[in-house]
Amino acid sequence: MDKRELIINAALKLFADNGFHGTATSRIALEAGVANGTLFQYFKTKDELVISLYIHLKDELGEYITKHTADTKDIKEAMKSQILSSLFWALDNSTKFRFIQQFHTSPYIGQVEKGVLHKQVEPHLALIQKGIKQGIIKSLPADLIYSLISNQVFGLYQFVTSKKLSKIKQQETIQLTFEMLWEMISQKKVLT
Amino acid sequence: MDKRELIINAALKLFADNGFHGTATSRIALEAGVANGTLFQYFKTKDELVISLYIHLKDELGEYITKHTADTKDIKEAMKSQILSSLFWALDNSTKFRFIQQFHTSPYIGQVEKGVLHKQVEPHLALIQKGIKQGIIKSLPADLIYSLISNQVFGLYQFVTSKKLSKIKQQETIQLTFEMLWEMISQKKVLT
DNA sequence: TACTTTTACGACTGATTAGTCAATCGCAAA
DNA sequence: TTTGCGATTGACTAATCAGTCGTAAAAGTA
Repeated sequence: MDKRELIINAALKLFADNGFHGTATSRIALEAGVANGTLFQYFKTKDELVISLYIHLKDELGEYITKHTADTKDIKEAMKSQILSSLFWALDNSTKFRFIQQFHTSPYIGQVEKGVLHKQVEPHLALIQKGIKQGIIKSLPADLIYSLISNQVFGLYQFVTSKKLSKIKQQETIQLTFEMLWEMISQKKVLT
Repeated sequence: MDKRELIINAALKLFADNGFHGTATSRIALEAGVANGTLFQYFKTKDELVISLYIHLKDELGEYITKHTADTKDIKEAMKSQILSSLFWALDNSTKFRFIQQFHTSPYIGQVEKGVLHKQVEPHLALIQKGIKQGIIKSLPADLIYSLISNQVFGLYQFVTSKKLSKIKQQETIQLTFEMLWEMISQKKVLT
């Protein structure tokens, strides 16, 4: 494994457990098994490490979702696989997900370029827009719906991890909660 | 204003803007207009300051909700006023709310006594339980529903503050989103 | 006033921090 | 074998950190 990756892995774990400022660069280097100075060869500053780690993880999550999204014309099915795969990724990568959550509510978020942020949510917004145009999803601002969905994922993650549910119970809860979410955002058909 | 309050106000602002570890105690003292040592007369350690500030703010929010909750037997109305008043408090006290959000996803949360945490959510869980017993709210774990609701509040707060909506538009969005939430968690009556 | 107690001060300390840099290493090309 | 060079090292620094403590002002008491 190359040094850059060693540093990233060590940083991720320590940041998630102790917070950004609560983690010294020297401890990251120690955990990674590299010298102090090596860290600063790969990342000019600590801030750059934190921020590029965030972008890296979001990209990873994005790729995972894309890969596991059913290739279907059915908006509900597409959205379901996007949401469920986010959750499975989060449950399988709890350290990474905890890092993202922490970063997201931290002042660091303001240091990420708007363009990068936008590029990452764009595919999700596009799907919502499509659903709205087809009259399947409620006619509301797409980013409001996106915000509600992603926070629903956070909430469900919170619940599932705080209780120690069996895999089966977990699955059931996730499925059920998606149906509830869909009920909330979908446009009810008017009977004619 | 007494020194303790001056320290708390300064700490709140700096923590919300720069994070917990990103804020030096010396800067808090400076901003509060008290001496370095004075801070440690009121709070034994920095951690104690952070944690008691969190508990203090959650209590404040709790009191606000209680005060502004309609005294009604109608579960939906009661829940609506609880949720809307949380949101209004958050919008009127964005620094405090941002602090709470940050704390909530930080490793500090593990340092808060379970009992304190439980006491603060208990009234909300009780209302949900009541709704479930009356067959008004879906028969699911109360803390799952609570988690979904509070994250919905976070999401809506996020949306409303990122867009610069007029007060009227804000109100409309909040009302509408509550109705969607209610649609999601309420038990549909079976027609007979 | 004279005494005690409480509150506040800010210089100070030892530890820790992010980041630097001159020296060294490993290795490929000559 | 020798030379050249990017990658790596870890001792080092200047700054900053949380927390202490002796002193002094302020407040309370009689």
